[in-house]
Amino acid sequence: MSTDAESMGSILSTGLEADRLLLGRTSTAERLADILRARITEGFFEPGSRLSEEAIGGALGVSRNTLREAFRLLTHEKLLVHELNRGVFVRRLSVEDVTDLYKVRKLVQCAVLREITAPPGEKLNAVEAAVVDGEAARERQAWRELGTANIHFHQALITLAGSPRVDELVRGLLAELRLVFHVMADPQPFHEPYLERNREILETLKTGDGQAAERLLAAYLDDAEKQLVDAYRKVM
Amino acid sequence: MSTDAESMGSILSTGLEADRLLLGRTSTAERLADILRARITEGFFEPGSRLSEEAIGGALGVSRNTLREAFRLLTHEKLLVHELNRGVFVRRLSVEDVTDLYKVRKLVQCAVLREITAPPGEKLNAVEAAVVDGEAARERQAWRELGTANIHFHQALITLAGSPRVDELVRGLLAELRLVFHVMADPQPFHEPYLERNREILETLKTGDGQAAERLLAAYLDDAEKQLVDAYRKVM
DNA sequence: GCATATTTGTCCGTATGTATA
DNA sequence: CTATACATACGGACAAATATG
Repeated sequence: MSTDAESMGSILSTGLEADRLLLGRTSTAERLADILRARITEGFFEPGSRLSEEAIGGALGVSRNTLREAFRLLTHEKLLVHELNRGVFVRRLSVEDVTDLYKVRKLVQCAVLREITAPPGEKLNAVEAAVVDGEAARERQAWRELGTANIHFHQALITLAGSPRVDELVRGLLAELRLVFHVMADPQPFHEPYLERNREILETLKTGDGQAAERLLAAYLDDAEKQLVDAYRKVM
Repeated sequence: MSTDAESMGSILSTGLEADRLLLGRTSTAERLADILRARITEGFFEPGSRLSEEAIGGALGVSRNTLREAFRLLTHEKLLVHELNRGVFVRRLSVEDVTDLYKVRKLVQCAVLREITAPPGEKLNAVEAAVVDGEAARERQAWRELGTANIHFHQALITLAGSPRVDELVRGLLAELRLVFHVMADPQPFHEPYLERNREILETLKTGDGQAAERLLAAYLDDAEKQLVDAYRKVM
């Protein structure tokens, strides 16, 4: 057993105690899920690895019952998979998962853009901010932040639909996709080329031509899928 | 305390014990969720009512810990809402929820049909079956079954996308909508008029004209939304 | 293939905090 | 404000399944 509670605790322990003292607004399980979600999406827990109830519960100072509730939350977010009597594991996506994720993205994200027929005006502020953030990150060669900005771009785009459920759906899809990006060695070629295409989509939307923006996004997602699937096949 | 364990147990107890003896393939929490989900979607637990951990746990003979895991599952399916330190309640949808649900339905379901450019052939078998079931139910004036067939129709339609995630998404949307139907007194006017429109969409799809089918479905969903929202406003 | 150790699944009892009558 | 009911969270226990040697 390599993962003992102490070594893990030193890395995992965040402002949990401070939060608790400050104001325990949410339940312990939810805060636990927040911590674990961050660790998973940043790649600290690698896909396929098992999350031991005892090790993590001990490291974070919570009981097994509480930890299991946090696991349930993340399992329903599709970040963990639960195998009966075997425990929970960080989700490992198949190539089919990736293609399905892009299929849904194209379906939903393109449909949202298509319905735009007039300049959205201030609604594009968040989109613009994400593009600017991405350009700044490229300037600093901060590839991880560039990836984050890229995700924010798509999340901001989707809010144009004005639907809480569509927001949540796409947020989930992107969270799943992050599991794939972290098995890649070099994130740069997966994000950098799309930066100017983000800008192009933004400018097209400003004119109110949703149909043109949709075509741009469709091509964008097709290219991204191809590139990602090719690279993913090699590391699996 | 009106809900005592005994009276509830007599109604709730299903083949739980049999299942357990037969083969405990799934976890207890999942089987519990199955039972509760059925009770909710069939309207036994009314929207807004609280599900007491003690009463239900006692009635079904499971511990509170196990029951809470089942609650978590149903909460993430949006059938229950969890209020911190207050418990779980059967979801009560707002009018905004209903309009949002239809917005997503139009977005996704129409996009699926639009992409069809050739006769789907055997893929329509399940759709055809749902239409036939609905017509048979109307014959018998079995309105509840008609509603079920109607839901099957849309679920079958969506499988044409060939995407597990789209399937799951729409399944969730329809499950949420069922919460609305159960607060209505008479289900007939909400299902019966759409039967022939289902048939019309089916026949159009057989010709491979997805765009025409999409237009039919869009009008269909617009009408259904209007009718449902109008009726829902009155009972809220 | 077998025996053992580990880990999860489930349940219980209890102490604490929170909401409501 | 007090009292009650309830949810939250913990720790311990044992059974069942799995992994390991």
